[in-house]
Formats: sequence, structure tokens, C-alpha cells
Amino acid sequence: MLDTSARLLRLLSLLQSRRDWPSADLAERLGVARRTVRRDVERLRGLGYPVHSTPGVAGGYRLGAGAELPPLLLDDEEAVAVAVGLRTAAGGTVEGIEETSLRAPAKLEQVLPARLRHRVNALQTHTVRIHRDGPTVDAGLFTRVAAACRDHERLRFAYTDHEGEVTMRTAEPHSLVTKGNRWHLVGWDTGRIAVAAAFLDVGFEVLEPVELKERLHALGRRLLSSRI
DNA sequence: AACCTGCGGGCTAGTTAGCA
DNA sequence: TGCTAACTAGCCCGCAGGTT
Repeated sequence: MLDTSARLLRLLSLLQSRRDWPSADLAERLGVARRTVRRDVERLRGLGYPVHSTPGVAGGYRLGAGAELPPLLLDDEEAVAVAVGLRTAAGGTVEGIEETSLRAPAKLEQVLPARLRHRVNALQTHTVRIHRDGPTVDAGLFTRVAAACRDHERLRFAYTDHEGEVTMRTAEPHSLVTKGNRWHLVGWDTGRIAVAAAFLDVGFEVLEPVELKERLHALGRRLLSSRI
């Protein structure tokens, strides 16, 4: 059986891996009684982790978002995936995050076990990313448009068609899609009453919040499942 | 031997959702 | 609306192992 400290770390890892956890599931995973799970949850709360509980049917425990990022507990594969992903982002098409994309994996690699650091270094040393000249997306704009998708805000932006003609469009955004090293915004074009995909490397301006329509979700899913 | 700590069981209260 | 089931929370108790 795990000692208390190891069990607390395991519990924290479980809470980070899934949104909702009934105590019975946690008890089974940890190999302890539900009463012990309750004590461990109290300990985590005492350490400052915001563990929320929901009573009633379908209730359970959930790790909330605190004021600061809690220590993430990654398994081996997750740690490697994050390290490689951050390295890739450093040479990506989003402007303004290159430096932080190098700083973050450096921190991660410092705490990686030797066996994992070896794997990550091998991937970095023996993979080459061909630098591609092309449009990049400002990190601020990127996160702002993503937030508009999340918050159901309407966007106005300039769209350049194949013949180079620039028109102003208004759309209800659905999601950001990357294809061929270029970012696209997929959404419902309110002017043309149609689903549209537009390159993100052009000017955007947020207009006003709107309710995202169900048809947008359905059409967006359909579009995402096919080619842009 | 006494004390402390951690664990687990049992009971009860309160909350929530589903159903007749 | 009332009942039931499923869930967390609080409290109490006993047991086991380690420490003083």
C-alpha cells in the first residue's frame, strides 16, 4: 500500500486527469477505503488545493482552478509529449511565444528523470524542422480569437479571396484549425449565411457577444470532419 | 505502558436527481 | 409532491503500528 505522501500525490494526479471523481472510484484506484479518500481530500485542501465536492446523485470530487497553476503531475508519456510539443511551438506559426516556448521546456527538462531526458534530447537532436517562410499569427490575436470561439463573440475581419480581393466579413466563430502550417478560423458567415473558413493571418476586430447557434456547432463539426 | 498517528467502519444529516 | 437512491460531510469509535 502507498504511504500517505505517495497516496496524496497519486490522488492529485487522478484529480488532474479527469474532471469528476466519485469517492468510490478514487478509493478503488488508491486501494483504500472511502473514508481515507475523504481524509486525503481534506489534506489536499489544507495544502491549498481547491478540491470541490458535489453532493447528491452523480456527485463527487473535482479539482478546481486555483489562483496559481498547481504542480502538474505528468506520467512519462505525457511529459515527453509536452516537451516535444513546446519545442515544436517555438518554431511554429504563432508569433510572440517563441521565447516562452523555449523557456518552458527548459524548466521541464530540468526535472525530467534521466531516462526521459534522454528520449526528449534524442528527439530534439535528430529531428529537423524546415523553416518555412509564410504568414504567422500574433499570439495575442490567436488567444483573443480562441476566446471569442469560447465566449461566443461575433468577429469582423478582412478576407482575401483567390483573386486578391479584400472584403470585410462578420462571422460567429466556431474553432481554430491548423492545416498546412497555416491557421484558419472556421465559423458561420452571417453575411453570406454559410459556413466559412478564413485564414487567421489577416486583421480581426471583435464586435459584440452573440449566442452561438446550434446549427453552427453542427455545421462546424461537419466541416471539421471534411477537408477545408 | 502511555501516547500519537493513520486507517477503516458505522451512523446520521444534508443535497441532488430521477421517478411514480 | 413525496419517495427513493446515490452521493458528500461530520462525528464517534476501535484497531494497529510506531514512538517516547
